Amino acid sequence: MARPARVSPDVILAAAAREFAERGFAGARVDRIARRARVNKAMLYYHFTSKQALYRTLLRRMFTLAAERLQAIASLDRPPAEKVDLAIAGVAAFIQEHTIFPAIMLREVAEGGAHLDRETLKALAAVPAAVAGIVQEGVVSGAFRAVDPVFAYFSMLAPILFYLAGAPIRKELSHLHVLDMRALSTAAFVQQLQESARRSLVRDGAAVAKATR
Amino acid sequence: MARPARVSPDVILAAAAREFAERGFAGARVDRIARRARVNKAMLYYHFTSKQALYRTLLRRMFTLAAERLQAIASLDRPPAEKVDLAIAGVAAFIQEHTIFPAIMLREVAEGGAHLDRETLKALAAVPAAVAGIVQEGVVSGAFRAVDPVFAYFSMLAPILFYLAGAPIRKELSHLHVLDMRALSTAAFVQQLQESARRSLVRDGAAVAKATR
DNA sequence: GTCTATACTTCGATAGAC
DNA sequence: GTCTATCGAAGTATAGAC
Repeated sequence: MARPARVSPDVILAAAAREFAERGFAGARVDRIARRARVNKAMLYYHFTSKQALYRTLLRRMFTLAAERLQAIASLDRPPAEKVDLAIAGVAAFIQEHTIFPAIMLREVAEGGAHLDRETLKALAAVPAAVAGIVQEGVVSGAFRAVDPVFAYFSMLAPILFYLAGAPIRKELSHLHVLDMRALSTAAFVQQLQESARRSLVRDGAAVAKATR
Repeated sequence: MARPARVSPDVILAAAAREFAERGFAGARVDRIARRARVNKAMLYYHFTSKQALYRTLLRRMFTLAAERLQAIASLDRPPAEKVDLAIAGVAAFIQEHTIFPAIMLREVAEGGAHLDRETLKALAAVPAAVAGIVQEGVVSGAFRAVDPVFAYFSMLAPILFYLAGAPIRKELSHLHVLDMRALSTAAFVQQLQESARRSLVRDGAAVAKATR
């Protein structure tokens, strides 16, 4: 019961997640996914019709999970400013549970969603929709100034995504003594982003420093 | 003189830029690059030793151009707050001149710089270094509060990069009637980002609304 | 410098036994 | 459900004539 199953599909999905995150759809190798999952290729194709189907299944799951978490925050009965804090922290936490998320997200955006079907795109779209909803609520209630919710979405989430996706390259840069950016911890980054979002959104300049702490 | 040359290398680089931006390193096809450049494969390999060499040459160029522009802004004799505005606008302008930049940047970050040599990584690192320098200057002079310059870099540039790289997927989303995020113009986005950065960085809450306008 | 033809390799996918 | 062996397509790179 501790480890429910070494049954294939989930193990394969987990292996695929790492492979796709590291190499992207085109760079991923089915052989490698199978090997990582300790399954042979034929087994993999028994559970998933194609490399593409595997990819889509994976992304749909991840987007759905992320969106659900944000929707849960959005529907809380709390002031919008606090929800924004929670949304930022929530995404950071989600990424720490699903390390592969940022890389996959960056790649899929760069790709223009080329490998995604309607279903999966819908799951993806629920993420910005949830965040924009929170911001919109704050604007309507007068707690926030009149920012565009889509802009707010990008300025809140792109930084964490980028920062966390960039961990490997920052490591590489410091390893080669090109540039050392390791001083900043993830927790500190999240805090600064929350602070920054608050300052950016809140209507009156006062009472900004405190809020949810 | 109007069109200086159909000589190969530059034409090939331009074609490669589009191909790599659209498909990434692994997804790019040498055949396609050659076809797009109206050159045959042998010609391509005559000018560039390999697909990888072509890729590196391209990225080194682009990173260098971007960094130079930011360094020019950094070395201006202006208040840091204004330089921040200029840096944001500068990156936005750079991207509009080099449409392929955001996709390539996102991809390379996701990839952890896997295809880059030391030279190219150095060129890449100059970008955050220049921006962090501007912010650091503001912090030291007391104009900005004590933010981490690396955090500031991410919160200033990740949103534009992500927003502009995401144009194709937003188009796809609205085309499929999944979600329409086309209301926001690039110019408006840049303005909001500048405003947001100002609010986030400036020390005293007052005098934020004005500044460089 | 330019082009055609092709060698060599890798990869996604399947056939078919157990 | 699981595995071995293999097909056929696609892809990078080069040889060699002009």
